[in-house]
Amino acid sequence: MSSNASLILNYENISQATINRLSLYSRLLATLALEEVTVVSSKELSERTDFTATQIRRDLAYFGQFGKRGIGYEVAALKQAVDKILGVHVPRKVALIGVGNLGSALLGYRVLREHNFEIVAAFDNDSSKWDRAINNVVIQNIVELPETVQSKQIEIGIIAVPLHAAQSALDCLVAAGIKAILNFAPAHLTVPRHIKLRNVDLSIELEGLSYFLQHQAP
Amino acid sequence: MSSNASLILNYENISQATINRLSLYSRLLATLALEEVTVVSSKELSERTDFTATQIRRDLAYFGQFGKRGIGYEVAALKQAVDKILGVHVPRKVALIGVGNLGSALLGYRVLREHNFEIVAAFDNDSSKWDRAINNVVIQNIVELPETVQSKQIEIGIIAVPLHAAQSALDCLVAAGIKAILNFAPAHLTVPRHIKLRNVDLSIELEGLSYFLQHQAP
DNA sequence: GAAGTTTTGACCCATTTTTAACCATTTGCT
DNA sequence: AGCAAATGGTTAAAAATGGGTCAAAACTTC
Repeated sequence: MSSNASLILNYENISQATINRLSLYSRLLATLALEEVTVVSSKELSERTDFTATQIRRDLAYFGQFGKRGIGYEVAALKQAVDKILGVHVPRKVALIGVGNLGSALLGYRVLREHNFEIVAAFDNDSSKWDRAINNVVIQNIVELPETVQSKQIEIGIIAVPLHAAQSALDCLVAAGIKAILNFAPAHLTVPRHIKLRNVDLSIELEGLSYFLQHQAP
Repeated sequence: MSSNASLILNYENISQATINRLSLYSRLLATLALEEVTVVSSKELSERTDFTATQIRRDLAYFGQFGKRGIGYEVAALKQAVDKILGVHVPRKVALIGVGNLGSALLGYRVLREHNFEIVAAFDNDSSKWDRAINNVVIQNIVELPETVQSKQIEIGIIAVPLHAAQSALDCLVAAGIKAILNFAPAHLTVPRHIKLRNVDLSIELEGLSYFLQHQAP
């Protein structure tokens, strides 16, 4: 016994790719639970994803031992464990900056709530939008952001403003104490260390498709 | 002379990460052009991105020689070259499947057109939406997809339908001859080889932020 | 209860991607 | 005209990532 646990688990050393795959594992496990599958092997998991069984086991092994040799993984327990690793076992409150086309859509986007994220406040620069509500979320003046973040215990910010306002929106979020930000503006924002920024950039994705069409499509 | 060009350029061997960076270079070069900068060095480019000068030079070198030693890169020419590599020098026509919250937002999303992508057709299963127009795009029955793809020379499909309809939407697009697909549904879709699929998955992004909050935030 | 089967988890290797060091070339200044 | 400074491109090394192999473990079957 007392194997040396190979390396001390340092959550910062886990690659982004691994984290992303964990999300997919969680999702797949939810599906399996609905199918009333109780135990699953890494091989079966691999057959329902693009990943090899080896890689799945490796990803999980970073965080502990969840399976039983000869058996596989207990679906419910593994899902619970993965969700806890991802920190999605507790709900996360989200503030939305920018209630235009995209922002409005996000307010009505069910997937967020289904994954335990809830937009509890929305902000916009356009005063004509203030005090209106979309999906029971009242649009506020951005100056109220810090106070609202405090009172509602908001942890995540979503930036859905036009390009030219993105950096300023980010700065506001940071000033309000937000540590994790999802940005939809097609901009390369500068962000202080210790703040986590993720970008969702449609034009990059589409340009990747364009590259493929230009050079690989038959 | 006649350096051996190191390796024959095979566009399929370029990594996704490189392509994504090229998109960012193109965007940055556009900004520089607006600032009336005419020549830029890799060092200057690196100072305005998160990438090292070496990496930028390397990314560009995959595709040819665009700079002048001792000088740098001519902004306009490099932008043109990068755009051609990405295939964004020609407009790309897009079909949208699913005109719900997110789909409607995409129809009004300026960024797409600004980057030379145009949604020229939209489809939905809900017959009550047919024949209505959003941003001058008429919503059609999905059965009209193949014909419309042909007549309008559509190259890219966007899937913005709920989870349960995503795979079927993808199959429709493939059957209609679409080679490049952007999927917003939080699903791991199966796709024939030689079809390019990219996923934009908000829950994965948010869960990545959640992981950070859980384990790294102070 | 012992052999056999299955499957995890740890270790190791291959591949890819990034970073660093070096060389070549151009411009501008003395 | 020559020399120094600056910069791109190339080659090599390093790091990160992904995949393969095998012993230990747990269950099943005879």
